[in-house]
Amino acid sequence: MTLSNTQQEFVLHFGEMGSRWGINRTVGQIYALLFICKKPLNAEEITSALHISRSNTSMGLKELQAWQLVRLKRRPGDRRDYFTTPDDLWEIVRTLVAERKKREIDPTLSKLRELEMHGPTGDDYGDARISELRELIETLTGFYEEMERLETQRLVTLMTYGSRLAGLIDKAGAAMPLFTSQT
Amino acid sequence: MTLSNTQQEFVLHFGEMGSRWGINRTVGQIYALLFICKKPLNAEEITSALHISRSNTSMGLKELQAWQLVRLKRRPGDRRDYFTTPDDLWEIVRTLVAERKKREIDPTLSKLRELEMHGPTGDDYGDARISELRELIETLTGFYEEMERLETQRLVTLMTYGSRLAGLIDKAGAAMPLFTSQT
DNA sequence: TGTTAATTTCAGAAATTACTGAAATGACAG
DNA sequence: CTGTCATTTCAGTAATTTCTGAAATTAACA
Repeated sequence: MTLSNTQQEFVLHFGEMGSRWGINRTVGQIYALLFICKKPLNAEEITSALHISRSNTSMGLKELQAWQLVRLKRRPGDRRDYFTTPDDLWEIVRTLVAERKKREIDPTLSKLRELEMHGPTGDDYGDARISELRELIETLTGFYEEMERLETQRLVTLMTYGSRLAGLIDKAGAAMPLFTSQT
Repeated sequence: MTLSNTQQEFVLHFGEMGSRWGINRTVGQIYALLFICKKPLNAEEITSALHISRSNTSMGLKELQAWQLVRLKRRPGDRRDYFTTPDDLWEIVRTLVAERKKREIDPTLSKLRELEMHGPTGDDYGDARISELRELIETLTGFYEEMERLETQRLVTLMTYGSRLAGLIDKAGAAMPLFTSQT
């Protein structure tokens, strides 16, 4: 595996960004490499393309599998594992958002509920702050769960015509009483 | 500064989560502490509450200021700096999302555009993949920018009634031709 | 079953990131 | 200007994370 200049840059960029995205450089690079390669790659190809150790590749792929970001493919008559990323970019986004929510949001939501369960502490402000935060996260994740339920095509439509949403809320509000109750 | 059990747990949780959120433990703890305290705190109070060094507090506050997540207040006749978080949680969310976008998305968008500028590389699949990715990010950030523009009250309405959005798209689509063009 | 090729694990090394104490800098009051 | 109190900087240390090579494990096939 040899990479063109552009491919190289793309891969290195994802490596650099990895740390900001909460994954490590190698994992970012492996993902980027798989992303731009049409054909599934095996561990040996990844190792040589990125100049990393074979074991590092193995650990990186394991991590990507934990994130559900890569697909494992096998070829008949070949013992090796081959990896790709999904063709559908929206599917990738869905996975990414779902996993980040699972790791970055859900544990905090649980913790906040747990703290509330153990009853008020006497610090009115702090208690209120915590339950406000819990409510806000519930609103956000509730909205996310609705969006997640939409088929991709509708989601894209919604986003593409997002600039008309403000007006839409009001127009719909006028026609549908539900939408006026909070405005 | 002494913390109740609940406060302690809240602060420690944010410390733990910090690493997943791309900030370090101390910064997470400082933020959590300021978040649940009604009164602005000075560096000395933070230092003693969290049992960290004074210089660590200073660096943490600097980081939080860079994220625009804390407000600096001064008291007449007191030389010390006092810090708080905004009362309005939605404002905090806006800041957080804006800053994360700036750090985690924008650099990649620039890089992708730059790679496209340097022209096709001969690898059709890779080129297509990169421009598809750039388009997707543009759609997402475009949508985000529209949402950002909405007043908080409308945003909350939209999210709270999110479950009716799917239907709304279709109903609006029927009434407004714009919304049917892509479905 | 044994042989071979591939993957995974893991202890230690390397690299990176976070934290501290001491010294420097800055800001205000007299 | 000087003294005092507060904040920042920074070099060194500590802690954590990442990476490697060697050994162990797993899987395919004859």
